[in-house]
Amino acid sequence: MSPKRRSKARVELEWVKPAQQDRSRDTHARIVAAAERLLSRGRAWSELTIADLVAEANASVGAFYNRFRDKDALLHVLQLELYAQGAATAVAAAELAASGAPLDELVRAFVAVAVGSYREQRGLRRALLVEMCTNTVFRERAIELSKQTCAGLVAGLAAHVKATDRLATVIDVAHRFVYGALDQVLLYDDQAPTGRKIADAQLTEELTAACLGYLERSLPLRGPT
Amino acid sequence: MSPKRRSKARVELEWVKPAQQDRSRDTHARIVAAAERLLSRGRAWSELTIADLVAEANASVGAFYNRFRDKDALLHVLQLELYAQGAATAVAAAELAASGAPLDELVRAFVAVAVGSYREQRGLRRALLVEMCTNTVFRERAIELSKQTCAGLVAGLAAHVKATDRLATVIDVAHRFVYGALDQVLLYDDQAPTGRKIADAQLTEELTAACLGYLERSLPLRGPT
DNA sequence: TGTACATCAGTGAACGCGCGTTCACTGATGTAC
DNA sequence: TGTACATCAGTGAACGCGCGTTCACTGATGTAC
Repeated sequence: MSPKRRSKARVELEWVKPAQQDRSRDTHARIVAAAERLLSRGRAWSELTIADLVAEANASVGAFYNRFRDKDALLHVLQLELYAQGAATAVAAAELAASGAPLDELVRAFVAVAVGSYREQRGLRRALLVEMCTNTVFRERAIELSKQTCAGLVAGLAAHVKATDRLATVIDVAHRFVYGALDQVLLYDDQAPTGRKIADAQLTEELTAACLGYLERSLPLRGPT
Repeated sequence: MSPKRRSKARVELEWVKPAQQDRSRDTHARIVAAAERLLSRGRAWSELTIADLVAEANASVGAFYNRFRDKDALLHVLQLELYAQGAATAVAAAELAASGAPLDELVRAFVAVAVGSYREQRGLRRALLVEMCTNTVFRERAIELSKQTCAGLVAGLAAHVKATDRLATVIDVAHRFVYGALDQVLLYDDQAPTGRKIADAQLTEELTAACLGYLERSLPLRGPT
């Protein structure tokens, strides 16, 4: 608990009122869960009204505003929660990368984590994607997480390349196209019946191959892949 | 003109009233140009009011509704215009691919076209990206264009591979990650001062390398790359 | 060339709907003595 | 254990603002004779 203390407190002061009773903690939790549920049904954030939300959460309009500063505050909270997990997995990925496993396993593990995390909370991810197009705060938080992830990867993979001068650029581009491809899947594969759907496992293999092929072509690697 | 006749007429009936005089054609053009200008300043479609729009276009609210069925109609028109160019370049790309140039040149040319087309009309592209998250019609139009592009690439590149059974999948994934990466650049690189900007030329090289590396790893190719 | 009339196009104030937010009130929980 | 009071939390009708859309009117262009 203590490592989170400071950021958690800031979140509360900025967007949510700290709860004093279990009752209100419960309301908070129900509203968060309701939002995730509604977003997962494919609705955009702007199409989600407070009235809908509190109906789904078995709460009232006033209860909502008692907990959250305004409508946006809730989406901020949702993003921060999602990204807290993301940051944790970024750290884990970096540690894995430093463990000395062969490169192809590392890349596969990293891509698998990315694909898996996109499988969860697709609705929220889509809503955030939209919001980032417009809102600087949401976008900058995403950029911050990307930076952390890339930095972890650079550190972890440094042992596998002979010259590290291009490593940061290559990781950056690879990161972009992996997450970009996932965004595309997020947007286009969901409701549209196009017959182009790719299973997660195959998508992971294909993106892993793309990353490895790109790395081989662009960097002087140590050892076989 | 005759090859476009039918679709143009459908567009007009559905979203715009056919103009009878030069005056109204002019108004139409001014409104379209104003929308592109405002979007290119980073504003989202939902943040763009009719009042703003007609002020920028030197027109009036009534003039707008005289030409366009409603606000959405304008965005439909903008997407259709953008995609008409896209479809044309898809055809051109397929022809180039069939011309027998070496694979790496083909891929580089294709990526360069994609990167270049994203350089133009970034505002409109971003607005459409948002809209696609929500609106099925916008999304399906995008999927249709992707399919055409992929089909052209498959046909054009078939001569370069020894076995074509996986070609469609590989092209599909490559297409996704190229355009996904471009979407990422579109979203994140623009206003955020992160120092991660990559010049178009380098981005083209990196994505070309990624595509070629992926193709080499995943397909039995003919000849050197 | 001129006149009358019809259609096309532009104008902008006014309308109205949707939805985020407020607020006066009721009820629940905690605390002091 | 009971009572009085303070604070926390929930309720939902009412408010009000923003913005898309309409509509009655004016002006411009085209056409018939």
